[in-house]
Amino acid sequence: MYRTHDCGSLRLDDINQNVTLSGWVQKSRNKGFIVWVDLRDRYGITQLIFDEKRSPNNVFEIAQSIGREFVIQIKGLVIKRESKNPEISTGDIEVLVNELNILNESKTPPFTLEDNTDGGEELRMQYRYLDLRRKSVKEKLLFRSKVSMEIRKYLISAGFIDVETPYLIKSTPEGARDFVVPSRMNSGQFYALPQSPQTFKQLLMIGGLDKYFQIVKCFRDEDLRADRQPEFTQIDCEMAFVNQEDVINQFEGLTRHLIKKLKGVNIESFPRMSYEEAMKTYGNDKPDIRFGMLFGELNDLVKDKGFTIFDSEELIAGIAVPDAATYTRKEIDGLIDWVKHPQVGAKGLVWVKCNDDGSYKSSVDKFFSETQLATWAERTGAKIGDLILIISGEIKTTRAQLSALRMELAKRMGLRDPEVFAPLWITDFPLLNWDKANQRYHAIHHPFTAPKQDQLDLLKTDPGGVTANAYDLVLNGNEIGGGSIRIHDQKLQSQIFDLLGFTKEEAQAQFGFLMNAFKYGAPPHGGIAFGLDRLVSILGGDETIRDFIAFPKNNSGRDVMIDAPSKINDSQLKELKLKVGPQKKE
RNA sequence: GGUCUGGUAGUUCAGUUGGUUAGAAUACAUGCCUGUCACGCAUGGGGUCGCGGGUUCGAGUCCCGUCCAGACCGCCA
Repeated sequence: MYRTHDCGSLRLDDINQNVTLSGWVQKSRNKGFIVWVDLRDRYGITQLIFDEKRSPNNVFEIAQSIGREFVIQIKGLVIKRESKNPEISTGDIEVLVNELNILNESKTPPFTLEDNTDGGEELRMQYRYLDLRRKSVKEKLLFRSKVSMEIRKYLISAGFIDVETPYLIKSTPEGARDFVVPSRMNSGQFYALPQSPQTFKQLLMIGGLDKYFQIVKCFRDEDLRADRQPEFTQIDCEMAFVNQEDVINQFEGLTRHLIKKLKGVNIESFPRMSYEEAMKTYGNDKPDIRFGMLFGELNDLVKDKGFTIFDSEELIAGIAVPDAATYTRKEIDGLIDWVKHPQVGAKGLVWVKCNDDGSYKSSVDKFFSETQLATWAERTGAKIGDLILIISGEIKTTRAQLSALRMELAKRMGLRDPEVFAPLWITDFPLLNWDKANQRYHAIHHPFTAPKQDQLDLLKTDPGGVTANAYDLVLNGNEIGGGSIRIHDQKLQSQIFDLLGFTKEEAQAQFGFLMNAFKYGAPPHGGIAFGLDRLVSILGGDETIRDFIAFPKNNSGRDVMIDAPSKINDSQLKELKLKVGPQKKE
């Protein structure tokens, strides 16, 4: 038997017991007459004591030589510590060792396996199996396991059934780039890995399964971000005979349950906001509503007052930065430089200080009176002591820039408290947007999303103005879920494909199986998909998802531990009847 | 495809205006230490300054190119 107890379980009650423990050597402290060893496993740390007088001679000698991360097994007596350590759960006791068995030696790890490791990101990923031994990383995976168990429990008890859908499917040109897999038995042909099980879950509804869920890997061959991996996990759900309200209620329930169960925070009901309102007041379709600084649009207040920059722009909008009127010239210049840097790309910032004495001081005093500035303060909700920052330009870019500034300021001012949870639903997304570059419409959500029932006529006259039965769940400025009511009528689906620029033949070739299924009594249905990695990381107080994934990929989509992707050999290529073209030189 | 930041000891970093033998902390090794728990003290080993080229009497430092990493923009129906 390797152990009678784990390394986190022994207490004062266990004193005088003979125990067997196994684990890794976290650290040894050699005091000459005594060697202490911190023995670690998943459950905790127990201090071992090797004593010159009380331990057998050979055991004491070997104890001097064991290094970090050796795997050892010991037998010994649980004794009370002379000086206790209140920091750890086993801090009242230690185990006086009388048998020591080195199960495996270890090279010195390339970084320290402490809570605050000295290891950098890349090194930790290269030796991820060592990194996982660290408490902070291990706890993130334990947390993920808990979240995923709560989700299963909740959905199963709500009547959902877990169905697996295939990973080797068909490539489609819509949406993200597909990862493709060559088929050996069908040479020259390729499977694609699913970007989501979208069409399959719709087919499950047509199959009469009524309520489906799956915690499932999805794949998108697009560039990565701190919150984006090429393979990621979705909580994929679909329900038959539901409208938008039914889906929202069901999954608001799930989200509320998770926040309550895992964070102990009770959220009564989630606010809702239309896409249009979100864009107007936050410049963004995933607003972080934990803090204010809502946009005030100033067009009617600033036009035709002789300030030509404002006169010529499409949108003039500002935010009130709380208690920032005291910013120095240098600090404001710093903000101006920040909005001008290429990733934000604003041309500049107009600022107004709302001074303590009720006066206003601005960068455009030459053009506007204090009375006029006061109306700006009212519009942006600025109070005495606030600083109004204004950006102008084209509507879309101005909103994006002001939103970036708002988020940056919130970050600098510590307003993005990870222990506060502010979910909200964004509804009434447009169905389509016009893609100038390709001169065609694009589905904003996906091509299976149903337009609002009362807008079917508008599809013919003004497709760009049609609102969709689509909704996103936003948590703390992150899109954690999105879904829609789907089209279940073959004629409507074919009309949408037509609008998206598919020929009849293309639509048939790519989605014929779905349109055909619609002809056999497809029920009304809809659903939602959550990004599990994001959900877990936000609940865990972090916006970087990598540490919540056991083996993540780096910025360039590489697994630096196993060194993937990599070349395949010539015989593999030959079997697949593939030729690889010229590569960039190495 | 692009922007920005970084690459110096096993590791995390400092390195001023271009100027002597490139430093610190930590890790590691050795010794000492009668209760440690970030143990302490002493000693020691450890460097292709990412790579290639250029400027210069002289380059870790300046310039050009390139590779790698991270954040972001585009992209992510």
